[in-house]
Amino acid sequence: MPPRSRNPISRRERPAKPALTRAGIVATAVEILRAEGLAKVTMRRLAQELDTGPASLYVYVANTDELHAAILDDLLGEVDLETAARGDDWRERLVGVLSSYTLVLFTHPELARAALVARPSGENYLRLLERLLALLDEGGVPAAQAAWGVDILLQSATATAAEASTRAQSQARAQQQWDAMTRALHEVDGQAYPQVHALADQLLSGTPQERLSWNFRMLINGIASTPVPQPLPS
Amino acid sequence: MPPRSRNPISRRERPAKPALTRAGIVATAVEILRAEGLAKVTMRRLAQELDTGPASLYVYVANTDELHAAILDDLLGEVDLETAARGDDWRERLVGVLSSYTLVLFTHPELARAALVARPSGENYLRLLERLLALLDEGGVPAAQAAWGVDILLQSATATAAEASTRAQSQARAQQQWDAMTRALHEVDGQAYPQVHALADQLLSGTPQERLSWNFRMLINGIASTPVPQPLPS
DNA sequence: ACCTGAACACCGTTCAAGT
DNA sequence: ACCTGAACACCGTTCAAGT
Repeated sequence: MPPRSRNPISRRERPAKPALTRAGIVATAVEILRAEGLAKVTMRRLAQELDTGPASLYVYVANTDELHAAILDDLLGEVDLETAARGDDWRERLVGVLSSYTLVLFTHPELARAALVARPSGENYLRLLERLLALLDEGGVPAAQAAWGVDILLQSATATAAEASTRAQSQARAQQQWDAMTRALHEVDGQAYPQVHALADQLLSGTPQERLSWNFRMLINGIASTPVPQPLPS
Repeated sequence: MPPRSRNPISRRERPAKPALTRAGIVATAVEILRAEGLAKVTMRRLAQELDTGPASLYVYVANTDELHAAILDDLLGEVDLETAARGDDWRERLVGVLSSYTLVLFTHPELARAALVARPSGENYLRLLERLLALLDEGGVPAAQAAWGVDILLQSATATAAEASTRAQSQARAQQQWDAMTRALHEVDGQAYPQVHALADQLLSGTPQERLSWNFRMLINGIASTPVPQPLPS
């Protein structure tokens, strides 16, 4: 048995309180995230978990947005950069990596929402960026197009995951919303909105997977075929 | 002079309290939005402005997310669906409408953030959808591709505006973030991240306008050239 | 049916004061 | 330099009770 506190009156028994560090704070935040979701990852709750006051956290973290970005950095370690299909076409491998990224964000859609505002810039994000650029390069996509395109690939995947965050909040509410949308589109006035009326079914068609896959392939085609404007020689 | 209250003791003098309606609530919300930003559009503040308690609002609005969607619907009335350039190529007109949509959202980037989660589905949103579909049709884009593509065009524009919401919060913080990103990309280890290292400049190049325009043209190219998967005959 | 006071259960951030 | 108690100024949502 390890020796307990020698002074049981001045210090109550509890697990040794570890020194605060940025890494420790982020690690605890990720724990709360996994156990209870992002909504519970608040400065106050985090402080409580770390056995201190919320003010103490501000020594290591600028604000809540920055905290969220740091959490995402951490989570991005789970993205599968290689994908099962090694021998496949570069496009399919690219879609694979992007799908993995999307799937990781789907486990915490509220975090995707945050990521649109405060982009991560840590190690795992860099690794992802590098991999995407390498695959675009392998496909012969001109570097300038790849550089601009990679941004949009990630933005699109992030936004898709963020859109799922209502659904995550309440299954019932999400169904309601979907029903309302379906009804609205089908009952649209064909005189005033002929296109919407005619395409109502197609606007709602496809499984999420089909649409996500089409989304990525469409983006890759667009990126590969759209030259970046020439900078004016100065 | 209009007659004042006949019973100054039982009812204090104040502008006649209008009956609560959903439209009235949304209109007041938009007023606060324009005057003080979305952060101030809270249920409590809105109730105060309407001279009632917050609980009363829940008769007309399901929750804060739904309120935000309704506000956006309203704001979408400002999107210019025709664009100056009438004679132009359909692509240029399409880019024009999308740019107008983006610009409207740029005036309230926090709302763009909300829009990713609770999509609007009101009159103004329908009008926008109709216009985008009509332009894609004019360009000979197959209907199925247009139907899936229009979603992504709007998503991309919305996400771009949402990304600006940090910047809106604090000019100084935004500059800091940009500097941090620039430094990170330029100081990246060329051995570990050869692509990122080589493309650092290009990843950061271009004005926001140039990138937005390229973004839309790239999406249009992708949408026009990527067939939707055939549904299996059932 | 519509409206509301009051309560429940929280927030982020700052700052002066301590160690 | 690092840490913190306490305060400031708020939140969304629910519910029992009124009209």
